[in-house]
Amino acid sequence: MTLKQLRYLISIVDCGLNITSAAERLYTSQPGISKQLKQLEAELGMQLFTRKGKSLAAITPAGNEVIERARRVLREVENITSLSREITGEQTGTLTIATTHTQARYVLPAVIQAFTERYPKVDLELHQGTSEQIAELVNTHQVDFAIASGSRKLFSNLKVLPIYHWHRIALVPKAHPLAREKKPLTLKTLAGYPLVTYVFSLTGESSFKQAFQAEGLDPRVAFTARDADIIKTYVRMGMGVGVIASMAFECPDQQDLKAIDAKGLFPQITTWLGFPKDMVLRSYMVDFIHLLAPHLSVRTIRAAASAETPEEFEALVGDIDLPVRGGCEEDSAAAA
Amino acid sequence: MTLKQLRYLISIVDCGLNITSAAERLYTSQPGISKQLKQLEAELGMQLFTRKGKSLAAITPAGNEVIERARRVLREVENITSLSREITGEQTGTLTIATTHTQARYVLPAVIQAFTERYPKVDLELHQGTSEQIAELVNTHQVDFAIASGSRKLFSNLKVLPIYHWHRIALVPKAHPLAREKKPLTLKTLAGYPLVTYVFSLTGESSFKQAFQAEGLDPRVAFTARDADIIKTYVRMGMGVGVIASMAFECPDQQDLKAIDAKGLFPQITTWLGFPKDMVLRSYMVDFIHLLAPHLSVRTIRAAASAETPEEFEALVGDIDLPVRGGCEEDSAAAA
DNA sequence: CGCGTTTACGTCGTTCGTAACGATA
DNA sequence: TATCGTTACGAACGACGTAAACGCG
Repeated sequence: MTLKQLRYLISIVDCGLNITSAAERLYTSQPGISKQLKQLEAELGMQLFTRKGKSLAAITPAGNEVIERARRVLREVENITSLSREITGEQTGTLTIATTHTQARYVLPAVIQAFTERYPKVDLELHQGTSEQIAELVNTHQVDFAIASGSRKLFSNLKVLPIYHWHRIALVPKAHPLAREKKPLTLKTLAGYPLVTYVFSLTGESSFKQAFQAEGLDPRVAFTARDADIIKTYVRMGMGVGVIASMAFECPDQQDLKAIDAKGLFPQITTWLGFPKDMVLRSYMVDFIHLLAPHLSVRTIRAAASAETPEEFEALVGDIDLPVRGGCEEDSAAAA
Repeated sequence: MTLKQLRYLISIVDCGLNITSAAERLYTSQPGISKQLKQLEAELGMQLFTRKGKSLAAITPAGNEVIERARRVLREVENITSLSREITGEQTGTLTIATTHTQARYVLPAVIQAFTERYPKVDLELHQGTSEQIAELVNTHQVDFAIASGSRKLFSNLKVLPIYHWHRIALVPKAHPLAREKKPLTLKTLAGYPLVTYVFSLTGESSFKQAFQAEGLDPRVAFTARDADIIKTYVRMGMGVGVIASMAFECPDQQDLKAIDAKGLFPQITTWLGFPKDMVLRSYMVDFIHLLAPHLSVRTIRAAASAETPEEFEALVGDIDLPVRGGCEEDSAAAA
């Protein structure tokens, strides 16, 4: 068994059992891949794939086990090369992040701009998806970082650092009656209008419904969308009152929209960053986290990353005061 | 980087940085090892060892990191070959167990006899040591199974199956006054004699002292030993009352010794078996556990081994009724 | 002078890519 | 017939082992 064989195996799997494209991806010849696969199967004394004629049809159950282990092997080999690059001071490598639309659109741009200036040689890759997709990506080590909000259950294998708190805001056109309302917003008032918010099964969706149900209210959700941009568009069209994340309200939105703080109405939500337990944290990765969460010192991040037990980890990050993020603070912006 | 290079690296480390003996252990030439090590260091761009003249003097800090990762790589490669052997139905391999004297001497012999009959081609290796040594061995994956009693804290990374309960017995020569005592034994009575028991910092030692302290007693411990055989010898010499594990009293001992149940006086102790979370459990390993702990069905063991979360694991093994093991039950033996 | 490592060198096995062939839809 | 995998073959590289040199205690 050689690392090459394992690499070829994984590449075949990742190319959908197509040996030819695996060969292309690896910049080598197709017969070479075929041969190595055969040798691996011969050495293990078992079929890793079922054949249909000459083509690979499916992965055998045993094959799946082997593939899973092979991925771990390659991951650790990756870790070794990461280590060596780190120690020799090379600031090259990749940083792959899976996150939600809200983070990618409203929070990360500033961070990423600063990061790419500091580390021009690091390749940055951004994946966007639902919590489930993000969990899948990071749990299978296809990405380095997951940045998301709400339920940590999907990410129980990871080391998770808290980044900031946010809350919800209600969004109405400037001409809307709520925009002139002086009294603080209540859930009951909100339930009197059709609502436009994030699709359920996304971050924090359950707390949205639960807040209303706790007061015996059953609001009409006129429309749901994956991201705040779409919600804003429909709010502008008068479809209803938007309920979005505080970070998603930006200064230009003030021209025709008004954001109404809904901080007390729904539970506060934490955005966190997670990464696999055994991943080697390159220094640029630590810096990325620090850029995203300045309240976490580089030293704290390093210490948390090398913590062995959950208790040790909690002691480091458990009682850090998190900043609360809103997008464009209307009052302060108006005062300026 | 190749698997060969990593294997050579680990072998060098395990041979105390002696390349020549590493070569012998690997049945290859010494210059070959040297060359591969150089290549690895060149590829990683760093020194893994500090040199003293031409010899290797010490492992660099970075080298330690690499070595740790390399071990993981090789471990997973081992797992792949284990899998393949398992699937092709070969009943060959090794089973390495680290345990205490009590288990090795009084519990395992019967199990191992049955096991070697069933699996003559499996190489069995038994390591004996203190709890700390056992923890070290299994945590560094130098052994497959740890079998021990008492504190699980040292073994928090492992999957741990409960095997049986045991308790302590007091041991006196037949001529001793306690041997004729009709009333049940008390701690106070016990504290009236010099005691002979296991050395402290061994399994269950703290609960021994604590039991006396809870009643404000401070017994004189005349002598401590690593194992029950030695304790028996000194009990026979009249050095004091022995306090040993219930399994350690065997029928032949009845000729000149009397065992007095001390079940209520000290807390009950559980013996358990632990193995690394990510280890491939060969079927002979499962059978071994079943032989040792017949109350755990093969199915239960398999399910527990593949449990992903601690909760899932606990649900399987949490509320199983464990047998209580004594060695030679005097009463029943006398009746027979 | 012995122990251990490195250097030098010849041999052998393996891998790799090209090219031709075979099977499948 | 197009796509995909296998077989065949020659060239090149790399690993291995022997033998000799080097450094250190």
